[in-house]
Amino acid sequence: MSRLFADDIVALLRQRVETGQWPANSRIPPERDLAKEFGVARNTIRRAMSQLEAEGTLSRQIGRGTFVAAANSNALAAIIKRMEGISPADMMEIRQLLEPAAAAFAATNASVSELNAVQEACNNANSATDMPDFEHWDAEFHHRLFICARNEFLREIHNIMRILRNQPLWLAMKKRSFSEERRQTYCIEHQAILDALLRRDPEQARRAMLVHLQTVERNLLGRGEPSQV
Amino acid sequence: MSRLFADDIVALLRQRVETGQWPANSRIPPERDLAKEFGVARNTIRRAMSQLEAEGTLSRQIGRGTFVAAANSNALAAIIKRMEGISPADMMEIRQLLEPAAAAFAATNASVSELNAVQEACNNANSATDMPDFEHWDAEFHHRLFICARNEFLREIHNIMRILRNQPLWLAMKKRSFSEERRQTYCIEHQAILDALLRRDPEQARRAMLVHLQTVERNLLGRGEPSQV
DNA sequence: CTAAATTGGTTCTCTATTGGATCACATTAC
DNA sequence: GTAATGTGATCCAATAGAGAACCAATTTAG
Repeated sequence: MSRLFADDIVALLRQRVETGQWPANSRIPPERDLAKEFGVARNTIRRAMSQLEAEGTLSRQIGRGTFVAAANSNALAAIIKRMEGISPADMMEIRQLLEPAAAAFAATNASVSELNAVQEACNNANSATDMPDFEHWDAEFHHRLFICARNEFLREIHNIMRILRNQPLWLAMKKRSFSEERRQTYCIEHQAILDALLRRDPEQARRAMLVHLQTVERNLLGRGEPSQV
Repeated sequence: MSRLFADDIVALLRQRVETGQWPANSRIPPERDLAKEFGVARNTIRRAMSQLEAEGTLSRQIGRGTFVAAANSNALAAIIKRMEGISPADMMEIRQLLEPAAAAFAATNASVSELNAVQEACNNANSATDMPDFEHWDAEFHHRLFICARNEFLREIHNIMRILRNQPLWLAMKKRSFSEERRQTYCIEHQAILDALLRRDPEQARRAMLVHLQTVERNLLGRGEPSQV
């Protein structure tokens, strides 16, 4: 087996916390004892613990010992980890809940300069020639629309979706489903959303966004119709 | 059989990343090992890896190894940190988007044992005598309902909301707005949601949940009606 | 109250592993 | 034949782990 023991130690220690073997707020054994127990150098234990301390799982105090932190930060770290494994289908389902609503909010809440930013992204996506360039302005279009919605929580949820969609698995999927014909469809649908925003029409914006997301889902997950190639 | 060239190696390595054989953030075998495995020279592996590194699929670190570039966990952690500062109004707005939909999903997707778990939480909330106890089973009721919805992403978003609602500011707010009369109202509304789930009626579940959340919002944010001091 | 023991914090050297860079040579494609 | 590409080898640079020594804060024994 390869080296990089510290990462293994991190996993082992985290497991003991998560299984309740080391309850919240309890003191865990001294670094020197753990080093002996795992058969590694104290340095390695320390590196592992530093990582767990950074992510909030442990808290260390000179002279006193190392303690299992309260559940909060622990849970957040676990959520992040679980989110990286979410299926595209699950995410598309939630996008179809949130983004039409975001579009409706945007129609009423957006400032003129925010709408201009959306328009700019839309135009850049229209004139993009290669796929990465289009990808970027497409993402930017949706992101700027979420900013228009003026709901911080909604915006941050979209930030999460944006990061997850940039993972290799997603990129491969998007690349597979991309075609010039589809790009043009997306541009037309973007324009319809933008028009509704500019007319300040929440219901139309919601509908246009839903239509767009259904197209994206069909193309991405291959539901409903046979695709080209 | 044809020889393997750098471009073939690129395709093979990319496939391993995209299929999840090499998960995000994991360390891949050393160049020397891969060279042996594919039966090519280390330089060939290196050329392939350089390409994957340039396109962002891999990240290499001298002395450590080569890693699958993944969703930036730091960025996700930063998002959650920003989320800690969002306003209750913003969150209630999104809850009213997500939870009615979750209730509708739950009506169709839940297993009987999952529904039993919801019922148990509902009963425990009904018979709770003090506020912390009710708080706990109220949260549990909503959480178990999200599990019924069978959408991982939705469930994790709710986990985040749950953690945020346990922060001191929120707790003070909930405490201020709590009364025995309101507790009873919540219990009746919970029961209505549960009944709709048991009848497998998505539309009724959606409506019942929306009614409940509007009550909660009115009580929590003091909208629409004057509240006690 | 004081001194000793405990425990985390820091720094050092040594060794093994691993990616980075370069070279001469062989093979293949045109 | 020439150019491009892969092979095999060598050396360099960065990093992690082992092991040890010492410091600083806290707790405990007396």
